[in-house]
Amino acid sequence: MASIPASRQQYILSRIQEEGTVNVNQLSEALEVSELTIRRDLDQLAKRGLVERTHGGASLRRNLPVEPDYLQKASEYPLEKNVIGEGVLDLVDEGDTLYINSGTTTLEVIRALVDSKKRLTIVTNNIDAAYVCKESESIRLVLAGGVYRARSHSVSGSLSSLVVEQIWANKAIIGVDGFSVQAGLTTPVLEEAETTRAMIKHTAGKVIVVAAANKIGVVSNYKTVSLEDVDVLVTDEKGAELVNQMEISDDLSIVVAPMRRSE
Amino acid sequence: MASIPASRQQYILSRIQEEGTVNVNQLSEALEVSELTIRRDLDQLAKRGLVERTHGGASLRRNLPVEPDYLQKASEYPLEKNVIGEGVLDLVDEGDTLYINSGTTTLEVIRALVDSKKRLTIVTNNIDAAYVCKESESIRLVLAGGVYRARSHSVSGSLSSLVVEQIWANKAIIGVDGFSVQAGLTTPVLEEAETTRAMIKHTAGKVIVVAAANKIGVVSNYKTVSLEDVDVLVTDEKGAELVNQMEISDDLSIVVAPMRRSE
DNA sequence: GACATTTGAATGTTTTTGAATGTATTGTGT
DNA sequence: ACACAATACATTCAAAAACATTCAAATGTC
Repeated sequence: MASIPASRQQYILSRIQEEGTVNVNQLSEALEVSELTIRRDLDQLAKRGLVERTHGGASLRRNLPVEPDYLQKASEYPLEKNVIGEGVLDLVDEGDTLYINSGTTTLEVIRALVDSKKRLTIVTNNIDAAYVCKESESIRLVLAGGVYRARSHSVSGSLSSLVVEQIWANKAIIGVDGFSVQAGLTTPVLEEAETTRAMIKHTAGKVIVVAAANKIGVVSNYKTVSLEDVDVLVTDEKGAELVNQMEISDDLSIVVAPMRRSE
Repeated sequence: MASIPASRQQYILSRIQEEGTVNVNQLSEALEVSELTIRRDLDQLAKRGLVERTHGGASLRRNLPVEPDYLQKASEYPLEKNVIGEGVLDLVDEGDTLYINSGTTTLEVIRALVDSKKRLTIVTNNIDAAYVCKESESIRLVLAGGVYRARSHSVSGSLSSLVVEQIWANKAIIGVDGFSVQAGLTTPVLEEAETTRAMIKHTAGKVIVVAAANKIGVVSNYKTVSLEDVDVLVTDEKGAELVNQMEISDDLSIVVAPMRRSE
């Protein structure tokens, strides 16, 4: 088996995606390196926020001690995000002014909205939105200002809130890192939470949360709002199963984006 | 096996596409060249952004969720603008807070500032700045908010001014489309003029205009400020000749960015 | 032939790796 | 509950591998 750190770690990540957990000595045998080397690989992956380290191995992240790498997150669960993006389309009407916060899932939502050709105003702190909307005739894009965070490709903080306070939207589409009954909506960055909160506060109509299954039941560091402030959750089929096991209010309606059979 | 750089690199790319990662000594054997040559190939591919270099080999570049279009035309570099960017370096000190408006010339300035590793705060309405500053540890980037204009990759208008009014910079670096004695600084977009004017108004120290020869003596549609409000003009050698023929105040100092011999 | 480009050898440096040691953590039996 | 073994871990250290850099030879180009 190939034996440079990059390919080993790639293999480990794929194993974890498949099986949920991995243990050190299996990997050590499979990759034909010492257990110590595997441990070091796992530690590095854990440091980047890609896996959760456990005694004897590693598993999929369930809590988020550090902000995961943006590029990595962007490549995770592309199908689910895409599906969720399309699932949001039915909830958005011609002429809407939408708050959309930052994150790779909401970027997919923006992409779907651009493709839908609906005439919309989008207000967001996601800088990548500028490139997604680049050639769109139908979208009027307003970017929030503020301090730029390269980790999340977004702006946030008090300056962003200042811009947000000038604008009232009639819907908000919110991506999260954690969605749980006890903790509500959570993200790993304080400033992002603040900006998202300001967006929700200045939304007259429905607050729509988009979250794939890997976010459901997860708790990150900073609370944005509680679930009471959320009107709709758009998720995938697995996510819906998880949500059904939770005790949530009847006021929160669940929209399941149907997983298309891929060829 | 084929042994000119181009075909080797093509082979390497195809291997990476297939396997996700490659390592140096496998390639060295397969292509029957020294490992050093392979490393050089990988470094070149990495420089073009086609692969991600790792210790021992290279891996598939995790693609950005969006591709800024100036990244795609990575090969061509406008030399004059680059020179002006470097010419500005001497005017900027460690710890400065800089207003920088939008435009391709000022983007080059930002690029030079990033490379200089000076510790700076940059406040700009140029969205591409986010990608230029991406991995910089030394730059703190503040983006103005507002309505996004795809044509100029920038935000402008009253929301931008609102952000600008919160911040006082000690220097402003201003790119223009027209620089003339009669008309002052002019740009083709009304909102850009307004934002630039707000930046200059909130600058405590020197206002530095950057303009290559093709902007000197030109008048565009909307006036930003008159030349009295400008402290320094950074231009190239041809630009300096043109300026010398104009009747300008002694208060305006001219800095000529020396045309370097390229390596 | 003069010139630039490409290549590989030689050097010293950094990163990675695995063995060795002792310390935590987990699991098992009583 | 406790002791005890087994396993996983942290830390240190030395060898190995990969690296950066410089330089000269080989190659291709005009």
